Amino acid sequence: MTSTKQQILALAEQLIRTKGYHAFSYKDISTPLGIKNAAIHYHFPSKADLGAAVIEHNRTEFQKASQHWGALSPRQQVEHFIDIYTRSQNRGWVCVMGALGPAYPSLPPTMQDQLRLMGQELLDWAEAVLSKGKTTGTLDFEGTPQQQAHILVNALLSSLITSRVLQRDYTSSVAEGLLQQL
Amino acid sequence: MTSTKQQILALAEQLIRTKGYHAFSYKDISTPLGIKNAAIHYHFPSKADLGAAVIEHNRTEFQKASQHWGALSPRQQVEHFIDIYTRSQNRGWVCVMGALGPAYPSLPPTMQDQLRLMGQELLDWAEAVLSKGKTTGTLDFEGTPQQQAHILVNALLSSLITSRVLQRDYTSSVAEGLLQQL
DNA sequence: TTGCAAACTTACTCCTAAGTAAGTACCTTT
DNA sequence: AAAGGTACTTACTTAGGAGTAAGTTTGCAA
Repeated sequence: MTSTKQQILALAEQLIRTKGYHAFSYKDISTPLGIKNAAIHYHFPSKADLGAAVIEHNRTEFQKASQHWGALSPRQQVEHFIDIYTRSQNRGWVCVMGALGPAYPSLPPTMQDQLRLMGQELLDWAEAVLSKGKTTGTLDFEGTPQQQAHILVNALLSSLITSRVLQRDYTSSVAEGLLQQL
Repeated sequence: MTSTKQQILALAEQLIRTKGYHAFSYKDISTPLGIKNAAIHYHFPSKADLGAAVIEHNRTEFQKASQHWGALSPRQQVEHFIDIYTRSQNRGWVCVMGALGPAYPSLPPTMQDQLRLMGQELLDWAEAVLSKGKTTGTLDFEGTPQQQAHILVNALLSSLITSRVLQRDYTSSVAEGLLQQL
């Protein structure tokens, strides 16, 4: 019993994360859902609104999920974080940052803002968890938590991209390597 | 005394690496160069041909450059490699893999083939150099040369993307961190 | 039952995109 | 001087994209 609006959002996310923002059209959404293009415009007046909503939805989903792990150990939280990417890998999707970041200058301003927020939130979260792990002694790694946060997020982002191009799963081994570093 | 064809190619590369393949049009090339759209079609019959030529050109440029470094020490070769990315960072460009990889499924087959070749060549080169450095003892790092090659290429690729989104230079610090690991 | 708002569809407009066919200017070769 | 190829321009077609205005159905509320 998912609403049309939710279905549009879910399909738009899939399309963005497989083909990219500029490569999908309203028809790619309306036809599979059995609706008309104008129905999409009813819920999301412009394509920019739809794109921004996809990012925002992704942000809140991550916020909910990470809040849910909040009580776990830093290592377990990192494992859950990595799991998001291995599940993406299994579906053949790249992450939202990876899908939209390269096209950043060609995105509508509202999407740029959302994307910047998302990137900041991911890095802040990673840094906080790694920092806590280091001070409490449950995690051990070289460099600052900030540096390690960049490594973590960036390695996962790009492993999804290279996996796609080279047509094999690099994410699993990257995930393994990352956890070994901690 | 650069030919029109070379100018088209250079501008197409810039556009792909700043806006992405699907976000630029022939007008973005013809207007700045003071030519007509049909002139582009004369040199590159279809947009797919142009896109594939950009990747191929980039591949041969890298082949020439890396051949040029061939006699240097592994560490120096890696430094030259990293320098490619820091120069991209300074121009606000992402790398070709980073620009096109996320949109891979939406690219024409000829471009997919070229991109896959490029990715393979980059990783093969990096693995070979790191491997030589490890066996000759001039480089020292954790894990296999293959694993480290993935880290090297992926970290640089994604640092260009996140730098773009978060609007600051992450590439320099990533480059520094990578060299320290070796 | 009448009224009204939500969630659409119908039927368009307008624009931009890639691509093409035919013509033109110029340069080189014979 | 004639012929032919290279490198374009002119003028067009065709397709597809986002977006909109006006109408339709359905369910709920007064």
